[in-house]
Amino acid sequence: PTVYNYFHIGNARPFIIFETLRRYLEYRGYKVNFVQNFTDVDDKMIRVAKEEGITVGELGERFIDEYFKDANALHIRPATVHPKATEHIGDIIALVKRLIDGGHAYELNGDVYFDTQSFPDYGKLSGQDLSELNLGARIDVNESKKNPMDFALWKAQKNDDEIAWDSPWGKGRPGWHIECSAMSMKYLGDTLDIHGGGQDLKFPHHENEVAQSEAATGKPFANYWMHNGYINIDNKKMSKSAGNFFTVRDILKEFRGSAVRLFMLSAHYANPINFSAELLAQAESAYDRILNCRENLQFIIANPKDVATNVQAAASAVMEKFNTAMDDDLNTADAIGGIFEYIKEINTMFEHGGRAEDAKAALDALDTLLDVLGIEQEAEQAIPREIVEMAEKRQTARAEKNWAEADRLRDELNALGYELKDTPDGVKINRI
RNA sequence: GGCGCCAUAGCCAAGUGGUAAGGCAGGGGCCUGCAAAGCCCUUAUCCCCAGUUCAAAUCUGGGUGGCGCCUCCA
Repeated sequence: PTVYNYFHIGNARPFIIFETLRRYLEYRGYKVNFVQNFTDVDDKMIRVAKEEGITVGELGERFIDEYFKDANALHIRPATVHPKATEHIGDIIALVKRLIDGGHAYELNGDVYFDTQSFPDYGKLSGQDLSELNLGARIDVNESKKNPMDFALWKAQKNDDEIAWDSPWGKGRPGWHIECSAMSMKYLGDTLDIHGGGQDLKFPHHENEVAQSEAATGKPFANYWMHNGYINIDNKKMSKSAGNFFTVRDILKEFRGSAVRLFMLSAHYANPINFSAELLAQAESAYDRILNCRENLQFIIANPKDVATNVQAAASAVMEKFNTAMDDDLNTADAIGGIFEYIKEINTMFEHGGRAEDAKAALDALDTLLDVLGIEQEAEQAIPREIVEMAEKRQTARAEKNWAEADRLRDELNALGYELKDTPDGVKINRI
């Protein structure tokens, strides 16, 4: 993340997807070294800090904090390492120097550029043919560079009050692409197993990372690339610059974190998905179905009956289906489909109750898989004693067939935020 | 201009050669004092055309429609 603002739901997609990948790999017994870096100095950081009248450092600190708050609400666990660009200036300078010494970069008035001509494979990741690119499509070409495709590794300080570090090329700051190469190679070695990121970064950002890193080390930079699709609003890419974005902070005021995750993971990570309140509402309903199943199982654990069930077969079937789907390029949508099939099976199996140990086994299997997806029951609070007492009074009224009084109490509990469900084995009380 | 992605039921979405998972919404039923939850039944031939094949949503070609990237946007 570039930490100059709250992150939006489009930014959240890779966070959730790659964190889910990490969870899955760990669940399958891998030890994962997961690195997610913060870009805490760049043009936008500098601009926003100036607008707010604070330093770039203060801005970064603030939104790194905010990042972790929202991430936590989405059940995104911290990575193994969260390096910050500003804390790795030395590593970045060393890498730039190495590229200059190797003949892959050159200095120009305090700036340092990567020499794309020196790296014949430039374009291999994104399938671009350099001669066919529409140069200057978005940004004016700097005419003094050796080649228009050359990109900045180090940017000279423009004004005295602009944040800068000393370097062999004078005061300046790192370019965006080189930060990522320097930090990922520092914590993951010359060749990473998997590199994730948004499709919009494939060219030029990931392409440049490959060029810088491979030019420096002569080794492959990443064995696998995973590019997530965008989140669209009305079929148009969500972006801060376009202004058509929703922050996670705002979305979480209305929707639960697990529902947001369910929404994200219900489609394959590489496909574009649309975002709308209606679609999140659908995910909320689906999430409720999961919670109802859990709740029913918990009720059976507390109120068991000697009814035979075949949990073992269902549990191993769903585990196998889940793993197969996830092994196939992280097909979370198919995996979730399997979970819902399991839920139906369990619901049917326990329709008339069951043994506590069976319900426990069924619940454990479900929770194991939900945990891999980061779909967790949001924190639950105990039902207050007076609420339980009111529910008991209602049960008495029901036993006396005093339906008016029973319904009155139910309405009252409803108004207090509690929902009742009558079953042959007792009443369930839930917060709404 | 170059590179790439997408098109499956009212909505969302898996499935990439053997005759369409799952979720949401809707309709009917069972259960319930009434509800809620749950269960059962019910709603598609996969954008169009042509081709390959015993067999195609799935492969090939051609269309149509939509989206993205082409120097710091996940």
